[in-house]
Order: sequence, then C-alpha cells, then structure tokens
Amino acid sequence: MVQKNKLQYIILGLLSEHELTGYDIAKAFTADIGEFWNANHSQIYPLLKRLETAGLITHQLSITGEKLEKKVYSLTAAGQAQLQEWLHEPTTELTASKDEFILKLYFIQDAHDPSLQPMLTEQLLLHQAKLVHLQKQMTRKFADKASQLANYGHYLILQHAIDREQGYADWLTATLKNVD
Amino acid sequence: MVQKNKLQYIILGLLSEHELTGYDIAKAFTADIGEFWNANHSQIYPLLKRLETAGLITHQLSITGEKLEKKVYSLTAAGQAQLQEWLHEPTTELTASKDEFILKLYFIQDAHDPSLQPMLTEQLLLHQAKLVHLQKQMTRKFADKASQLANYGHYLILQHAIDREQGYADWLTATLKNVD
DNA sequence: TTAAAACATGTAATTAAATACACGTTTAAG
DNA sequence: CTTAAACGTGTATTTAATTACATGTTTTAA
Repeated sequence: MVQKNKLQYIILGLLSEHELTGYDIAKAFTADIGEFWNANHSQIYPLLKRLETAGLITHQLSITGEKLEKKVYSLTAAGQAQLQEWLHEPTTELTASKDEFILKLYFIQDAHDPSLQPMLTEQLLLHQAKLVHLQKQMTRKFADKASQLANYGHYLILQHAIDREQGYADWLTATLKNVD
Repeated sequence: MVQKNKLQYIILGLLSEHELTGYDIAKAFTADIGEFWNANHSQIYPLLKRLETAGLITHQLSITGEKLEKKVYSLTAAGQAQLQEWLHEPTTELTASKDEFILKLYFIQDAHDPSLQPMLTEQLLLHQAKLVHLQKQMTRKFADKASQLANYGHYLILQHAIDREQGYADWLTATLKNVD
C-alpha cells in the first residue's frame, strides 16, 4: 500500500471522531493539528469530493437557518478501514521541519555577528508566545486526568508541542548567553 | 520585499561560503541542512538558471578529467545583497513541522490502545538512531572550540537538531512509561 | 438596525515539490 | 580490467500546496 497524500488520512481521522463539514475540517488546522500539519479550504473541498467518489466518506445536507446548506461528512466502513490501515503502517520517514530561521542562522558564520543577538531575541519572543498559548490550551482542555484519557492522542501531541517549544526556547536562551 | 521561495536564499547562502556546483548544492541537503530543509536536484538546476538570469549568481565552466563539464556557481554582488536582505528581515512565520507520526497519534483516542506501545517504540528507535548520527557529526565536525567559532551558524543549528531529537526521544520515553 | 465577523462552499491560477525519465563521465574498489 | 558507485546536469510529468477569485448566509456585537 503506497501511502502518500497525508491530508486524506487526516480528513479520515478527523471524521472518525465526529461528523464534520469542510469548514470544520479547515478550522481544525488553525487549532490543534495546525502545529503538525497545515491545509487550507481550497485543498480540502476538492479532496472531500475525491474521497466521497472513492467511497471513503459520505455526506448529508443540513440546513442552517433559512437556506444555508452545509455538507456534513462522515466516514464509511471503507473509510474507517483505510484509516486503520494508515494508522497501523509503520511511520519511517522523518520529514525535515522547514525552519526558515534556522536556515538564516546557518549562514551566519561569524559568532560575533551583531545581527545574531537581535535575531535570537526575536525568535525567543515568538516561541515564548507560542509556548504560553499552548500551555493555556493545555490547562483549558486537559485540566483533569479524565479529560486527558478521554482524548489521549490529542493530549499527547499537545504535550509534545509544549515540550518542543520549551526546548526551542531553552536552546535560544542558552545560545543568547554565549553570544555577547 | 516579498520573500517567498526560500530555496533561492538557501542557494545564495551556500554560495556565499564557497563556490559550488548544482550537484554540491543538492548534496548539502542530504547533509547538514537536510535537517531543516529539503530540495532535490530537479528543483535546484532550473532555479540556478533563474538566479543566473536574474544576475544574482554566475558560473564558470570547469573540466574534470577529459571532458566532464561542471558549472561552478558563485555569488554576484547583487546576489550577496539579496542574501543579506533576506538574512536581516525578521522571521515571523513559524512553519508547522509536518510530522506524520504525531498525526497518527492524534487519532488514537484510547489511552489503552494496544498499538500505542509499538508505535511509540518504533519512533523512539528512529529518533535515537538519528540522535546518535547527529552526535557523531557534532564530534566529527566541532570537536574543539575553534572549529565551533569558525562556522558558528552551522555549529548552532547542529546543536539545535541534537536538542530537538533528544527532546523528541525524551517525550517518547516518558509517554511510553505512562502507556502500559 | 446595520455592519463586521464568522459560517459555508466552491473554482482558478500559480508556484513548490516530488518522482520519473534521460544521458554521460570519473573514480575507487575488487 | 571491469564494474559499481559516485559525480554531474538536465527535462518532463505529476502531485501538493498556496494564493486569489468568487459568492452567498447567519450570527453577534455595537
């Protein structure tokens, strides 16, 4: 089984939890999973159609208010099977994280380059802000043990995102100390 | 200045250190910067042409052996300027790192899912192997303080890659403890 | 009550990226 | 000496992803 086009599996995965509209799916990327994957609606809507013709999902129309039509998508048995297949395949590729700042840093050869310090400080602020944001999410969504176990995967990856940002911030802080 | 197409800046950056062939540039992605960006030669060669017509780089032919022609590229003043401009622009976008494993994890709701433990173990092995590889690079390339300072940016990002892998492995280990 | 924000769904066009095709040379190891 | 690996440069095709275009409804806050 050649498993490419990860987005399709993300959609299947999201639909395995709740039924969702395309709009809902697009929102999911600005929220939690946005830390680990991105997609915008112009990619999502056509893919939903393709997944439906492939028999992996179906939709039913729902009217909000007077005439606003929503397509509420849900998984079919085939879709559920496809999702499980993906989930249980080994994940051997470690995709390179595209980090523009790191690249810039790579091209600063001189340890005493005056732009080094402001660059690092700027990034530190960014990552600290993100860290705070993620920590707020954590307390809001997973305050008690019960809620952690109820949606364990989500809890785990949020923890990982926090760890990652903390690690990034720590590295920046340590580097800043050596710079001046 | 709209700075998109990061690859062009990576090429400019690489050329600011040494003159290089397209082949050399492609190799750079399998080595050090491959941790933070990827590109293959079919993307690189056409871009080199575009950068040359834009006046940012030039090349001179070099013959290896009897007839193997290499195009050795180097930065022009305009290219150097363009690179500096990019380097000194603020880097405000934190690109989502596309991590397929994390996504799979997200869709495992049940904390007692039997596939959780093997999945985590598999990833741990992967990241530990990568960590060892990076640490070897570090001792090989930056054993002494002098070599660290000589190519400071490179040293920094290698350290960051190590920290990142260590953090990833730590998180996996901690998660594994809570799983069984 | 009205305007802005959020909801909702699509297509078109462009650019980035990956994969495959295609060809030839040089070097190093057996 | 021969062959495999590495060196070296390109194009073509396909797929993924982004940005822009396009349109309309509902809800919420001023």
